[in-house]
Amino acid sequence: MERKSLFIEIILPLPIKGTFTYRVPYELNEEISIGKRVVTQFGRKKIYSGIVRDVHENAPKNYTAKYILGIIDAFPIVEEKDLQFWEWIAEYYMCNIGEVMNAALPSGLKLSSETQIIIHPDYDGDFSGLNEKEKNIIEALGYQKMLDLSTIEDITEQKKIFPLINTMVEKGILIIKEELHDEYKVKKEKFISINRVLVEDESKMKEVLDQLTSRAYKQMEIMMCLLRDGDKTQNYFLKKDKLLDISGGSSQQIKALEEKEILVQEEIETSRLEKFQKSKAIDSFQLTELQQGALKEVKSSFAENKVCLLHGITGSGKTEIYIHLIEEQLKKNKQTLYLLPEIALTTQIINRLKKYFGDVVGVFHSRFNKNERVEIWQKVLNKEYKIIIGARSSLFLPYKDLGLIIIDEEHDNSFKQYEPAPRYHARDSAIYLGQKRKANVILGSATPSIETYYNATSGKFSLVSLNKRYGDAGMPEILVADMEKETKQRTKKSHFSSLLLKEMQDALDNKKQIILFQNRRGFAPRLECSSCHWMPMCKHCDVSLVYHKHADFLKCHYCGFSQKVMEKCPECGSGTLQLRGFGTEKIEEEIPLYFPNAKAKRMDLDTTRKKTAYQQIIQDFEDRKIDILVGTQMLSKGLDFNHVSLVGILNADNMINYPDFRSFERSFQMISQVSGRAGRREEKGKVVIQSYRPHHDVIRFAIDNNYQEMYNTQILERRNFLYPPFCRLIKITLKHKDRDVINACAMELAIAYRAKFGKRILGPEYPMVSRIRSFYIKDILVKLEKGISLKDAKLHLGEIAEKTLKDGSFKGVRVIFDVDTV
DNA sequence: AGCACGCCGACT
DNA sequence: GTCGGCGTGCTC
Repeated sequence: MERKSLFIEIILPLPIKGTFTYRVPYELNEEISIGKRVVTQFGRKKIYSGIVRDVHENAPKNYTAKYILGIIDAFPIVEEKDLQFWEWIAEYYMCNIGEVMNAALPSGLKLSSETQIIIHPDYDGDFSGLNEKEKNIIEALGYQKMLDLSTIEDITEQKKIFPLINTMVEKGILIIKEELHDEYKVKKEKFISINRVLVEDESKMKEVLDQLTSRAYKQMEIMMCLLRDGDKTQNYFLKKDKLLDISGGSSQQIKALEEKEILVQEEIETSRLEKFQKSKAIDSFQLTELQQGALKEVKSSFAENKVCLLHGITGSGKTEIYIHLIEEQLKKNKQTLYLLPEIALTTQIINRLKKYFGDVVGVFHSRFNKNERVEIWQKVLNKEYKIIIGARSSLFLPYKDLGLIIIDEEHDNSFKQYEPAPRYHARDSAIYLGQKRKANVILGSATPSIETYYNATSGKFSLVSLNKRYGDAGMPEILVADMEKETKQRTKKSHFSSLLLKEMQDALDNKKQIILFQNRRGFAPRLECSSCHWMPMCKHCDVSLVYHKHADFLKCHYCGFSQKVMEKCPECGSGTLQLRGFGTEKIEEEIPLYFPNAKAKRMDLDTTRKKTAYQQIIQDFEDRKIDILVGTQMLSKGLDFNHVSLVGILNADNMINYPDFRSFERSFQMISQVSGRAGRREEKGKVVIQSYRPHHDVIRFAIDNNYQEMYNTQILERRNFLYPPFCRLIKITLKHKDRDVINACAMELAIAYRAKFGKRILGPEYPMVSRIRSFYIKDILVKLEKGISLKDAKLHLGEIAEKTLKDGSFKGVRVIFDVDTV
């Protein structure tokens, strides 16, 4: 029979262009197919797992392809359509396919190799001529036949170990080896059962038990526990940990029983993922008439294969509509993807869906470790999960039969990934994916993004509105504290207006809870010199350091650099450093001054770094152990509290004044979002906005809850000044360690771009933070009006940049393209 | 991304 | 004299 020479194109999880061609050994010809992982040697040392993109018979002309080392999967882990999606992302967002693979595959599915050191088989054990460290290494290799580099670092107590190892390799003592290891480990648990022979023979069992009673009483107790609690249908099968726990016995005792062939131990593969029971209490609910109408509209929009925007104010019951739509997909045996911003993926919403749909619901977000992610991947792949609730990266899970994509909180800009590449927008990518996989797409928001609302009103998407609050709960009353006036009249106390203080007192008197928002960490506490106003800055970044009170040190929020607080101002040498600005920490601290009996707690990145800390605070607040919760935006998403009657926005201005064409829209969204936390059902809540510009349009529109007006003014501005949705924005970021190089380079690139794109090029400009980790940064912005070929434009942008950067003086300048920057 | 190859400063 | 710094270019 003819033996075909097969070659494959593989994607490697590296930021390099294109795919790589490898050769398939004949014996694997039958097994090879697109979407499987293969093990490959890449370069001289590294071993990677790559994904087969293509199988063909064309031998490369300019080089001889290496053979692949093996095939990992019996079945493909991604299919053709997934790979096409990856390719679309790579092309649209101007990055390499390997970078998409990196984002798409859980790290547990990417094998990696690690350098290992072993003793040369011919080494005779001669210690002469070796120094202390070399002897130590050999000694350690006597115990463990293989050592990795970090262990050797520990043994030798030095950082640079390569010279040492290299000389030992040259002397023929050691060998360097690349050891490949599977990142994913199946979780196994030990189970104990009673030997079948005994279970089936009562008299023998009795004999054994009698013997144990007289000779080994503890072992007898273990047996009794097993007989009582073990699964009687499976030879009294019980988890070993549980048995140890209830019997108070030890592993040795169980082992002794095993040796006597009384007990049998086995290891069983188990899932790391929580099992969920469908709650019988909630199996159906009635939609209101309005909701039914909306549902009908959504369905007819789906019938036309249109993306549907569900514009529903907070509390109007969008989730119930989603649940109905998901149920329909379940009936058709299709999968649903429910995308949410990471921050909104709280236990509240997850529990609700899990209770409703049971264990066909899978959750996917960054708080899962790599083993858990692999298990979720596998359960999507084999369709065990019908519903996936997840953050943006769940877009890449291996759906087999996707019928519906829900993108809730559609306007949230955290759907856009910025670092690292691929810099994709999950909402826009989901719309592409929906088309590709013939799945319906529904976008939901109380405050849709201007772009989406434009699409929905111009006919590209369909628009369904749901503008009544569920159960007729009223919208909260929004009050504005005029900070200018309060400052003049001296009624303001520190960061609190008299209005806010009064409302807080009222709420506390009524035994209600309060949430205070301190948006953005830009207002984190800083130190400032009392005499010369100098501020401690980061030495690697162009930002001031943030003061962390609990540990009394200064920290850079961009690069993580930290240092101790200096005694005296190093600039003028005389002044002392004083606290300035106000973060959540400062607010939390001030509350007891005004409300000595109230329990206040703060929630921000610092207090919630630990996985459970976040949940604990939420739980305590729900249990009313906390009266006043001070927090950042993270409190405004995906959480509902029943006893909150007042929400305070401490500083609305720093958002409104942010120098960005989206700041108006964002401020409106933020105020609306936050207001939604005040008052539930029949009780009307209150919101107090503190601002120095109380008559600003955005505050007016928010008070009137007038999305339409807000949209009208914004769309006009966007049209006049040519901003999205009337153009596309591509941001080109240049980075270099030298300020002069970056300036010259950015200028020259902008000139080259202008020659091609004319006035569509803005900049170069320093971004808000102009230096991060010792790299100076400059941005060039490209505005591409509708009708211009995006594909061509991107091609030119790439080519011109490449040509300009070839100039010798610009060596080392890094370029980043950010398509549809937010 | 990693890693090898290659050309210039402070040290056994 | 060498070790080792990181600049540049390649990886199928």
